[in-house]
Amino acid sequence: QPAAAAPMGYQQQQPQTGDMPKWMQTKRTVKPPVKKVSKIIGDDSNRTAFTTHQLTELEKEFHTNKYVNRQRRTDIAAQLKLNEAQVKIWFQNRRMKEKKRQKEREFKAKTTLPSS
Amino acid sequence: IMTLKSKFCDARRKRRNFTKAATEILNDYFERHIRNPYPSEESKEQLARQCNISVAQVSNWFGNKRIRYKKSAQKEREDKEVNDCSRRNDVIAMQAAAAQSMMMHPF
DNA sequence: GAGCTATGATTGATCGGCTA
DNA sequence: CTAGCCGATCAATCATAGCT
Repeated sequence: QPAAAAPMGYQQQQPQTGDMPKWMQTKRTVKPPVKKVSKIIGDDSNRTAFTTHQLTELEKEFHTNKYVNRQRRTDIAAQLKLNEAQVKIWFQNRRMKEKKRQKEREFKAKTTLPSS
Repeated sequence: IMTLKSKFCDARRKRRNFTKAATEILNDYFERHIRNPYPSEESKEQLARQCNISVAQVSNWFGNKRIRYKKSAQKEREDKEVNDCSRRNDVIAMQAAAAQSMMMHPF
């Protein structure tokens, strides 16, 4: 384990063209560089595809509480067979999603109405 | 495969391509800021108004653009690498042929 | 109308900054 | 100091648009 540098998921270097803007650099690798031929056995694909059931339950929980406390998170994770981190992130993303919708409405109202 | 998804989740995915004018505005901004194609929230709102699309759509556009532009550039580089390799191999093959020729016909 | 590429949208997960 | 949150972004993928 490269304990120190590289924030995990970051491409170590990009020995390519010198005048390439930083943003062109590969920022994240869905599968940490090391170990390349491990597909044959364990499909440790990073991005987990939640099942409809899991999403439905999470959505139900979200409707009840926008935030999850330690205990409930552990409970939900167990019920849906997900990591607590995944549950935490899901709620985080879900909140951002809702906020985005709300913000969208505000902007639309601000741009559409003042047409007089 | 698409059994459980589009059913109800994404009925909103009725995409409509942006107008030519809108795309031109976005591409223009992107090109003019190729060194750092990350418009501020304010710039996004301005672009959104100019293109008559939502801020979220502007964000989506830039997100997709950056990734695809980068991917395209990478592919171009590796293709070039393959071509160079092929060229080198051709040269090697030619040299080999020449050597062979020399072996067969010393003069 | 199939086949293919272009493109807008969605989303699990990551990054960096901030704070309780 | 640390874990959770926010805001922005990434990267892969979905589903459709549009051209051949």
